[in-house]
Amino acid sequence: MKRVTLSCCGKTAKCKPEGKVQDIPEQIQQELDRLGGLDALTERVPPATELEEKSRVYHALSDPLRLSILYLIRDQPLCVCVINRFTRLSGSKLSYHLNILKESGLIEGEYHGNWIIYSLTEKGQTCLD
Amino acid sequence: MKRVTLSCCGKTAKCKPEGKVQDIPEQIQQELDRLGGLDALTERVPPATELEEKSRVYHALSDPLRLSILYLIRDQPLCVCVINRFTRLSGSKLSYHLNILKESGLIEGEYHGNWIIYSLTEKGQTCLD
DNA sequence: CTGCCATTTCAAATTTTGTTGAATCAGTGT
DNA sequence: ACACTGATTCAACAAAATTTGAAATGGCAG
Repeated sequence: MKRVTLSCCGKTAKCKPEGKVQDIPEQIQQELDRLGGLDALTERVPPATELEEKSRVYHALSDPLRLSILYLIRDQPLCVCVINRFTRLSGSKLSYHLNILKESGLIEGEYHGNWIIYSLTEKGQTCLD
Repeated sequence: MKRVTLSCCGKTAKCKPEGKVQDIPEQIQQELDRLGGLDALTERVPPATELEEKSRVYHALSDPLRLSILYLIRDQPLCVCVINRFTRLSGSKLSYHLNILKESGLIEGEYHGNWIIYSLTEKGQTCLD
């Protein structure tokens, strides 16, 4: 495959990266040009704050235990004690995971008498669809 | 709020958990009964293998860097060197993250001459919608 | 107020993830 | 075969997430 030497960021010398400049395949280069060149790559990617928010939610979802909690309370809000009839964890461990789900906006908890009853938020709902 | 003592798993004594049995709020108990009792909780939750698979994908998505790579190659497959024009990471670091995306089935890479060109899989596509 | 119960919070120990730089692998051209 | 280039792999290290058990909190009933 043919190779093409491309100066950094569409400019000539100034913003050269550390070390030597790598070549890129001609085929990619052409398509890249067609779509606006190297500079346009930035536009394909959402802003950092948005990526961070997204990744925080995905992180909350990235544990089988936490996923099972979400499914558990999907049909019916449940107090911690009932959730734990199913999961059989230590109290503090369960609390830790509930907190991660709460922080990421997927569930919310409300005191009812002595118990805290957790339910899915709208955001949490849509994540399970 | 009224409290109700519920034996474990709908049975009487046998499968009693460690320590003493906790009470649960009456309101929750009634709704729980209506939906099949404690035993039915299991049915609300997908099997472990499915949860693990899901969580593996979510884990891959749980990093802003990895998300930005996905967006970067959404419109056009790119070789590692071009991805790195954007991300400015060390080679091995980028490779590490690409591998996580590959392992979770979100992207795939193919040698073209000297370069490996990465593209979104169908699974990867749908994750960005 | 006192005691109790469900749940959370905290700090220390442990495990998992991510980073670094050197070494290696795979393809190309000589 | 050899040298060169793009990319991955490896092992050591650093950083972050999770687990654990003890102690604290908030609400309730007497």
